[in-house]
Amino acid sequence: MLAHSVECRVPFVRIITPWTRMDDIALDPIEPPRSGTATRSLSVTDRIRASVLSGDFEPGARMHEVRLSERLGVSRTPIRSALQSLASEGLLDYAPNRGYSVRRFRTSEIVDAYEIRAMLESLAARFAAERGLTDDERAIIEQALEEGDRLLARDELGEEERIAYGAVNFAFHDTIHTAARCRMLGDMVRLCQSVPQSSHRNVVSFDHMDVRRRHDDHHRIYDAILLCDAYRAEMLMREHVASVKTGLVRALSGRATPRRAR
Amino acid sequence: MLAHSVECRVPFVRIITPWTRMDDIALDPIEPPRSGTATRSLSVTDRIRASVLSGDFEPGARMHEVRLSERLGVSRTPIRSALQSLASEGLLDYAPNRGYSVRRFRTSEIVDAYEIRAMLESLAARFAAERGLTDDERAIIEQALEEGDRLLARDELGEEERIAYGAVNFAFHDTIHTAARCRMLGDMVRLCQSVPQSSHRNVVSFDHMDVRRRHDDHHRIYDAILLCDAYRAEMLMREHVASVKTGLVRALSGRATPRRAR
DNA sequence: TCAAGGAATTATGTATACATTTTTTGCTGC
DNA sequence: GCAGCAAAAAATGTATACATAATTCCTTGA
Repeated sequence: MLAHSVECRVPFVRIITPWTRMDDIALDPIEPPRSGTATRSLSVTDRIRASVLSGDFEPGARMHEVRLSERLGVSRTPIRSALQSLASEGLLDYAPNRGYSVRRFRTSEIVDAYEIRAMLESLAARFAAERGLTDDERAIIEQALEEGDRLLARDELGEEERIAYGAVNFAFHDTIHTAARCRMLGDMVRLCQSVPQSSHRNVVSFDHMDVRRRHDDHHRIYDAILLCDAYRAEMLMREHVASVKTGLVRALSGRATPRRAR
Repeated sequence: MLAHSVECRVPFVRIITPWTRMDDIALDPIEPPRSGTATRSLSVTDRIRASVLSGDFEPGARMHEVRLSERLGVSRTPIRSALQSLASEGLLDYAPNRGYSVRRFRTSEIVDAYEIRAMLESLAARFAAERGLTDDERAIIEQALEEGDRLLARDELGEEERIAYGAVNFAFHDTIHTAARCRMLGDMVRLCQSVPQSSHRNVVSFDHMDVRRRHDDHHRIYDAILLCDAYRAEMLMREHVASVKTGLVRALSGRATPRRAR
């Protein structure tokens, strides 16, 4: 009854640890085999990724290929492909002949991910300042800034408006990643963001003052980029992302955002 | 006779571009089916990666699954697995139903990779300074520094000694990545390094003065880490890696390293 | 001659059978 | 009861056959 597993990545190192039992109650509806939607492998990848990110699986749980293939109603082939993709995204661990398991993310790893993002996004901001924005990119960012101003004008945000501001925030950052003209950078930022939702996405500060301050950061960052002030764009973005990390750490340690004049 | 392909990544965007014909003369000896060596998929992955990195395939060349499986003497299954791995490493492009092709790296992308590495490795140095080194790590770095001192004592380096110094250099950086205690960071640095060898690995400055200077950087970085001077460790490492980029750019633009007193 | 369309070919995507390894089970002996 | 071992079970790895999509090639028409 005592099973074993190895914590392992692609260049594998063997450290024996016990498997966490997979509550395979994690039910996923079957995959409609309708055509036109790219490949089954990609659909299955998205499905399993969403499932893992939303915390349907226990960290350390083994991803049995046959069970998943039964649940999703496809053969093992697309399942294996999907699991491999998710492992290379860092969401799963893989050990040769032992299969895939849900990666266990320590809180410190989630915090570190923000630290890495701060470095990467600050570089993206610098590149954007150095390389300039297209008209389209300027338009998108300006619209995002205006929309944000509008949303944050009121004193409090409802659920719907928070979602709307999330979209605004995404558009701002995403456009800068695009403007950096560097595929590798974009890929890596994406890696930083694909970290299990369990603890932080819900936790991250929605304190109204914090949101307003971060939106003001956006304005300054955009100004710096427009003026080709690469140094300032970099520093502002680094601080901007790092502040999210600080908010996260504070939330995790159970302390509320301290009140202060703004 | 006019074939087409799509430049594409995993979240795919379709931009039609012509295939480059694959000179499938790129001969790879077959795969010995001996057991014990992990899985065939992993062996094949290493084989194809090495082949691509060493420039055996034309950029843009299509990676035909059947031809590769014939060349390597395995079925399509491990080939597909390997190609998927290499695509997620960024070495290949993938388009659904169109297959894999060798990614075309612009010079600017290779230069940018150094810029990214500078950010990531500087963060690693900071983490190492903040989090401290184990006795083993200190020992490895100190040995690397001594060995480097010894090798660089003479006025010129032979082929063998350059390889030896390469190992020393690797040990230094690798140990710092380990000391950063951040798997995601290590993974990303590895991504930065897996960029085709074609132009730069051979080109990167082996000017003796440059090597000596970079080795001196190592000493200073180690000092900063030992003293837990996170800020200085970060800045020194950032400049250290950035200087390699500068050397690369200079080499690519055909200018020699300017002489100057040291 | 060239463009357009459609079969034929070829390639990739998926399912499945088999091989190999791992894990479990259960027996033996102490 | 438990350590140790062997057989059984189950999981992953690989090969192969078939399904489906993309590409090629050939025919047809202007």
